[in-house]
Amino acid sequence: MEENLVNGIRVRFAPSPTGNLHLGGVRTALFNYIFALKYSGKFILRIDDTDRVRSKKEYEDVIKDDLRWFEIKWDEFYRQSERAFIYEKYLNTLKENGLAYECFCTEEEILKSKEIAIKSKKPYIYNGRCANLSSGEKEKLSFSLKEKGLYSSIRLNIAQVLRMDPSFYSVEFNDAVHGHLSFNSKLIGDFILKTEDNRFAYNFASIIDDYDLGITHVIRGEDHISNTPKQILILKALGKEPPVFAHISLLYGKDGKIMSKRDAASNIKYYKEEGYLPEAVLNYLAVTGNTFTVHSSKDGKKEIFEKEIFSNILEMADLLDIKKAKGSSAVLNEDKLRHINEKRLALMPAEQLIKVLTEKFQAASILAKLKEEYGEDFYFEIIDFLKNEFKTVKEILKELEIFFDDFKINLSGIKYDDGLRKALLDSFQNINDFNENSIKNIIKEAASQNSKTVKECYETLRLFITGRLDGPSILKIIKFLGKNRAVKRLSI
RNA sequence: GGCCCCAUAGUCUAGCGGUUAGGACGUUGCCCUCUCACGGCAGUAACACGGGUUCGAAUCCCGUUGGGGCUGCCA
Repeated sequence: MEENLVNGIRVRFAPSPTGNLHLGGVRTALFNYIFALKYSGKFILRIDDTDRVRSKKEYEDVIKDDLRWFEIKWDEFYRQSERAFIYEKYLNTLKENGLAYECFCTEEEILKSKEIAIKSKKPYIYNGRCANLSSGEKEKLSFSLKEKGLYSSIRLNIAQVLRMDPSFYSVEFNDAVHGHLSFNSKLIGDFILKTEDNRFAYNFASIIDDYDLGITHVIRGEDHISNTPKQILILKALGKEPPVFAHISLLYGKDGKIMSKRDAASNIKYYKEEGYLPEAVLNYLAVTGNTFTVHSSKDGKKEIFEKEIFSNILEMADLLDIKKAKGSSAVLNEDKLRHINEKRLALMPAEQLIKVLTEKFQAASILAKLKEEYGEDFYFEIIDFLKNEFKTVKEILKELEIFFDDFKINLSGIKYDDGLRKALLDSFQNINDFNENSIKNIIKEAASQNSKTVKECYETLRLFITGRLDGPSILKIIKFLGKNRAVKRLSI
């Protein structure tokens, strides 16, 4: 693949706006995007909305918003619904050259002959009835179709294509991930280019666009493998050369079932709500069903290791090798996503995290409040502290609440040692130098003076400061809160 | 039914004829520790099955099984 990358690389992501973007779709978009990044190519977003009934503008908007959330930026944008004249043009050339023909068969007829074929254990191939009709017959069939309120469709004439170039008896191509693939075109049958309701069929519109838009590499899900020979045949009929194909594996849901646009856990919204960083999701998506290897040498010895956590998307792009993508499908593992999110969170500088929190998680107001109450220095320190303690931004945002004066602690029904509380309060009031060490010492003193364990002191303290018995270092939290807030919470 | 893709632990993977089958997530135990998490250490768990080829197979070939896709108009 590397050899022919001298000229401009052009890739595309072509979702249909018939539902929300799901993780599998994001993964396909991502591979295209980083492929373009790696080779300084163009990434094109094309909305495949040939299905006018199911396609909705709102879904197109959701797809765009989601891609923006992930910062997957497209260089060019197209809608298939606006490009029908182009498909029409190519279809006419096919017709003029006798490579496409009008078909008057009804669904009933097709289904029936398919059923017969299956029953007799023979491959179903369209019988080509309409390939060689006289104009009189056409008129007659057309008339009877119209009487039923139906229209004719257009098929590719494969026999004619083969006559043009007999080598295409076997359609072969080198898939960048699957290697050499070959299909017998005799078994494909004359397939539909334009439907009876006057729409361009997917296989036609898609490959015409890929050609017309100058796409050099088609990176898509492996569910399209069987469509590829058809698309190649269309191009061949037009005398054009096909792009390079790379069929990446599909991502399955946690239940091992194929991802559905209706499945909550495959919807991007879920990951936003759970507080996963967009780049962590991309990082996860990139390493599942795929391997990034780094070659290094230590003491003259060559070492290879698999890279799993990236610091940014450029690094991912740089290390991408589409040939390393697995041909087998992968199952979503949210624990691993969580793990990657945690790592990426820790790696991220506080300033950058603040930017992400503001832009991607609507946290602007709470951050502004924090900054105002704690001052610039503590503001960054607190964020820096929390990002190392939690796995998701949801958890961070939740923890942020304890830093504010209006944080309510509900201790009703919870047992605590009130004497110890008073003792701690007393000690706290008398601290002059308020820092981690002095707080630590005070706790020790309080423990010995009240014949309690240090652990009990910490627990009581934690309970009155945060309302919980677990969480990040209570010493650090108290340091950030400061003497006044700490005393106030102990004074309840 | 036909054609095609795929097959290493619960999950994601390394491996490309000779390895104690490596790593990651999870999980278990221990250490660290005010708790949770992090981190450190240790453990757990896999070549779907059956034939070949070969001195030798996770690795190459064939078959079976299983999962998936396409096959009339979803993309």
